[in-house]
Amino acid sequence: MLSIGRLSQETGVKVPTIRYYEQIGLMPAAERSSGNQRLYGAAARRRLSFIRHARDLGFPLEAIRDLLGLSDQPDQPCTAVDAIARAQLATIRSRIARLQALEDELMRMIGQCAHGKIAECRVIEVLGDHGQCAHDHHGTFDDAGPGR
Amino acid sequence: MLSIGRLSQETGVKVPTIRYYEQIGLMPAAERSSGNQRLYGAAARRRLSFIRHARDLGFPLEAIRDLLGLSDQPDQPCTAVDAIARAQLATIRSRIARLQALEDELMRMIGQCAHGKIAECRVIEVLGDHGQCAHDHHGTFDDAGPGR
DNA sequence: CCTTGCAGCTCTAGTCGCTAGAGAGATTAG
DNA sequence: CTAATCTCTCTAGCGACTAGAGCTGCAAGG
Repeated sequence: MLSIGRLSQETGVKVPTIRYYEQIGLMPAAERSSGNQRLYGAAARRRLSFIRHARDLGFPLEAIRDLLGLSDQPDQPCTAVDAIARAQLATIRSRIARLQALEDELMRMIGQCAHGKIAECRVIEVLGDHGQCAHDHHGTFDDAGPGR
Repeated sequence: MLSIGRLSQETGVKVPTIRYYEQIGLMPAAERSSGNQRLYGAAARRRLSFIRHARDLGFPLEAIRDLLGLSDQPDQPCTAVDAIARAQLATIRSRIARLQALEDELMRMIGQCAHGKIAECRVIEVLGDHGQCAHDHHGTFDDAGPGR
């Protein structure tokens, strides 16, 4: 049986994060030692590694909860799994597209700066006047990231 | 003088967000009508448009605070402005790179799925075993987005 | 003049996925 | 046995809002 610190080392998930996952029900409540410390077995380690990996791929915790639920039903067709993964791919792609538009605009803006005084700075000027922009980068979609 | 709702329409910033910006000191405290309602003039509208545009480009509020402070010192050289914009560009670029790595991995994973039963699903399997991945997509940097 | 209904007010709490800190108790190496 | 390190619970904070409760203001129609 592993202590929480050991599990943390083996999976790369920080100790408070493991406790947080337990708190929100993503990890089951751990067994406890006589002194009330959490103990983990192989199943818990597999589950946590799965979560870690899915988080690394940007899946939100709710999607991971669904994936974990599905992986416990090995006889079902994997349509739902596929759908979740495709949705995640679509999210990632739209974020990339949005960020590339921002990259373009920032490069244009920075390229025009003559490094003079702020009064003549193109960066400040462009920020103050959206009409000077090439694209409509108005929040067409959310580019919030999955954190971590 | 504009009401908060009118200002919201003209700038595309939602009413609660305007109040939030005032609360955190990004917008100055607005004048008030006799009935305690906020009133805005042209300067406030310009300032809010600037904020909106910078947010659209993904600048965090703290950077915007700095940019606003700098734009009030028109005689200074624009070195600091340039640095903030370049830092933002670097942030955007690293997010793009990370997201593209995730995109690759997701595509590979989804492409391998034979649409059979969950027991044989490659998606679930790959998520459970990081060894099956092409890249080290372990959180090398933060891909959190600027929201909105 | 009076109602109706939208707009605005303040304040609190929730979102996501953690992270940090306080102050206590458990375990382990020497 | 002691000292150092882990672990425990609990609360609060991050960024950038968003949602809701429960008020008041104000303009237009009858």
